[in-house]
Amino acid sequence: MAQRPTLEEVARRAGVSRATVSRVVNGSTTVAGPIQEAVRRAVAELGYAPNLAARSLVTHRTDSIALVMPEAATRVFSDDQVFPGIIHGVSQELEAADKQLVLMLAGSPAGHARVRRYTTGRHVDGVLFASLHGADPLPGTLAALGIPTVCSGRPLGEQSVPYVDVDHAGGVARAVAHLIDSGRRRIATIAGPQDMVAGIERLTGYRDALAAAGLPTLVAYGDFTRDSGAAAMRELLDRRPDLDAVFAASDLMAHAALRTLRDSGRQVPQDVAVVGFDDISSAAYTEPPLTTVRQPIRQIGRVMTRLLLRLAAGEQIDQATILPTTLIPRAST
Amino acid sequence: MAQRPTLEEVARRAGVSRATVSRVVNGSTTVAGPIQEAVRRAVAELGYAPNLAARSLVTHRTDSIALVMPEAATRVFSDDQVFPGIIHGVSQELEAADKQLVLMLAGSPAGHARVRRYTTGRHVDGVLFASLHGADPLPGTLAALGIPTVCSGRPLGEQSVPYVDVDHAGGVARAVAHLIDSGRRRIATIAGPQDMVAGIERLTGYRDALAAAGLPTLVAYGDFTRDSGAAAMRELLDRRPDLDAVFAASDLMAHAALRTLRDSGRQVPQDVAVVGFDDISSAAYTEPPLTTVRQPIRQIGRVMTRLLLRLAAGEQIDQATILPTTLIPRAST
DNA sequence: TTGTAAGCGTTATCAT
DNA sequence: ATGATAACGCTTACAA
Repeated sequence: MAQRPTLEEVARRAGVSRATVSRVVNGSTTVAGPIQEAVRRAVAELGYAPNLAARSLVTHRTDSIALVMPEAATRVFSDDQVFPGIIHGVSQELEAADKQLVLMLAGSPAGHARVRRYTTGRHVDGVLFASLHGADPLPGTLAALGIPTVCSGRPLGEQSVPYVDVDHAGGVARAVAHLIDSGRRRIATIAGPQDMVAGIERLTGYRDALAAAGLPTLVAYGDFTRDSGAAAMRELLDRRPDLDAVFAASDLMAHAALRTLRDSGRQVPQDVAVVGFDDISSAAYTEPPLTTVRQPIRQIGRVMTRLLLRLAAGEQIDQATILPTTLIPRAST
Repeated sequence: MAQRPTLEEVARRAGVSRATVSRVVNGSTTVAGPIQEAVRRAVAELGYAPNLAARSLVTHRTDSIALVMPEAATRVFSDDQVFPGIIHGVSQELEAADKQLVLMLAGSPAGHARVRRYTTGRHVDGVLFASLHGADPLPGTLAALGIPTVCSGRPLGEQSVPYVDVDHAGGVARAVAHLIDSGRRRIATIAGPQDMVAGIERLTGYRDALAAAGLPTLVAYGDFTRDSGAAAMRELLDRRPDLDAVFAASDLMAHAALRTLRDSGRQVPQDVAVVGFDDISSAAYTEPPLTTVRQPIRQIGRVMTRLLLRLAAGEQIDQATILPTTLIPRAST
């Protein structure tokens, strides 16, 4: 296996200087036709491909963007579709900008350290965070280093990093209003993890909405997964067998609640109404189909990416961008 | 925002040479204690992080591995879980090796070109392909360039690139045998796309199994998605209203078939038995729970990764690695 | 329009 | 054990 050819060798073969080859490779227009032709031929014959490390060492650009998911792979690729949706949106937008997506999972401390090394090592032109746990200082650190950074979800703690989030409170308020309108009065919630802003804000939304209506609250906690939803639902039924509605902070938990309710002999929606949050694609396929609060997940990814690219281009961007949520009524209420 | 500090500046601050700082940063043991200490302090004070491009320019390593999915993001992040499962497995194994995962979606021609540029540009130490369409020449090209490459699924065409695949034929044979054993005789299939090896082999498996049993075949085509499965199921019912079993080449298509059958007034499994392929996590949650052929998806990712790392380390590896499939009987048969 | 040459920030090979 | 110094492969003033 021959050594990979360099600019030098292409130049020699084409009978020109390295600089000229570089110009042709990078599409400069100031090179004479026949020379361009000769260079291209040499490139093709040698199978030349530029060494990206060498290039970015001088240009200070890498044309790639990191999307960091501070989660174990198990969480990211549950059938939750939230992370995939964000990835999808990001990748669409990056595709349009002809930039490369570098996906980094950072569930473990080692992963977190690796991400830090990679991003601070100038290996990417910017960093996107999809979800944050607790008050992770990394986004703030990167931003302080001058590395363009955008988060999904308001970062907890002191950091002032631009972010994109959805209107959690508004969505929950509409869901609860919908339940109240249909006569429900004993409305429980299966809350999400309280170290994540989505979990926190949805629970706050529930509390505020019930308080405004003068109704009592009933809370059990899950971590957005199906298993945790089933456990929480069982707990709620134990504590309050006569509850007549449940708002789950994720569709996955709502789905498990549906099944748990049925297993307990209750009818949905006759005995208990169920509302989820997310509107993942299988929500329309549950039994019965799930009423839920839709959040425009893919849109989050797209908006984050556009903001990041503008930031990287030196533009000023808003500190917060909030996207709307919508109630999607189906048969579970 | 000050310019990022370089080795040089750290060296000056610590009162040593660049070489010494490099040694400390890279964990060399041949540096005296007090000097190490001084260097570390300078690194911390300056917030120094090595420039990865400069490093890989000389080391010829990047400590990152590309996972290429020649698919549109829509396909990759459907709720299919196959790609996510592979990503998951790969990322687990890469985590153990402390290497960075670079995920590349290459659904469009532009994406494909970007991937080619990136991988041939020595931006990664090796390349994993998760699924291939048609006889994509890229894996062969990379392998010929001496870039460690491993595919998931046997590459079509002339290429001799090492790959990992599952025993499609064996799994399908067991599924069909299971149907025949339970008295089914008019067994249709919803086949996958015929430009992908998984689609091809599962259909071949079905044909072989039915031929061996002396039963007639009935085939409709989908592309592994739910929508295509619903359409294919309707077509099958039109053509053969009295069919008594369906083998779908993916769980998503099987799920849609379940629903389509019910909508047509048929009972599953009384009137029609349904078997899927994949065993995605929601297969246990369909109505009724889906009998399916489990393929060890995450394992595919792990095995591919281990092979790639060995290849990158200069070891010899097998051309083909085939993982077993298992029939998971549930209520749909 | 083309070529020359000076870096870019590391690591690695030598001496010392 | 530490320090010069030469690469690594590319882009980009600047000169011609």
